[in-house]
Amino acid sequence: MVKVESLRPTRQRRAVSEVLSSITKFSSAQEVHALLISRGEKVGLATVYRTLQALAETGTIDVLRNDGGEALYRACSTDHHHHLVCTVCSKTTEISAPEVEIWTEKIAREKGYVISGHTIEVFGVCKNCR
Amino acid sequence: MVKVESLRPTRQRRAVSEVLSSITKFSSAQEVHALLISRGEKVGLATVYRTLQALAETGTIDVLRNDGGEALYRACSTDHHHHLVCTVCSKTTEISAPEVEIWTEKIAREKGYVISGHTIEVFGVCKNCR
DNA sequence: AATGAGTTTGACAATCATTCTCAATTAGGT
DNA sequence: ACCTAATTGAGAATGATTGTCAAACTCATT
Repeated sequence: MVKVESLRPTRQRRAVSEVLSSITKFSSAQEVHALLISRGEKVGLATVYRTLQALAETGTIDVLRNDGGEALYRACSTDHHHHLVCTVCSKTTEISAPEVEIWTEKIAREKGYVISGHTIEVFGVCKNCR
Repeated sequence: MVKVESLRPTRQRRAVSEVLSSITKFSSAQEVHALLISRGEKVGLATVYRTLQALAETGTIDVLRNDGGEALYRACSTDHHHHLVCTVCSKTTEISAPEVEIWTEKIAREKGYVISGHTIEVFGVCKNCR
């Protein structure tokens, strides 16, 4: 149902996907690139940026911004969810909550808005890092 | 209880505060600077950045990032709240919901996290823009 | 296996928001 | 008016991200 555009499965794109599925924390394009290099993969930085963006656009991976405004990416489940991120080790846990989705709808309607989306991220310290 | 550091009420800082209280949409440092200039105020861009950051740090104004990663600022009420932002005109309405705060606490506890904060922004189209 | 048209790549230049530098200016207390 | 620390601003510097474009690659087709 997705993947309308042609996206060729090149060596580079496969490499990026593999790295992404091997990490559970949100990582910047630069970090992903560094990881690829350290694994011996030859992939250009620009290509990593392009691939990450393309994957994010199709909804294959998730994006969020850190405090500095950098884009961070992570492979996630495809259904709607949000994130619980450890502020120490960046470990990320997916969370979902129908009640919150309902709340956003309700409040938007009350204020006269037609909702188009929302972002919810929860930050804290995970068990291991305490 | 706040304002530990000395923050002198200079002409520039006053000007920035005034502009902020005259707009209801989240604006970038560049936009705030442009507004100041158009009002005939002589304020350096670096100063606008510094002032905006300082105000954000003390919690006097709110910050969020747009899709491009730019920091956007807005004068808000001081109590805890979230935002309902119009994707067309950027008009922003403050919203709050104790039930959601409770939910974030609960889910974090369930997953073994000690919560430290969260971000919730809801996007949609406001009445006027429909 | 060779061909050809459209994709993709990568090295490097270009952008652009944001931060840094530091000498000159200013605020507040004495 | 004077002193000292805080503040400002013009321009340089930074750093993530994007643009450029010729060379390399994919895939469907001979």
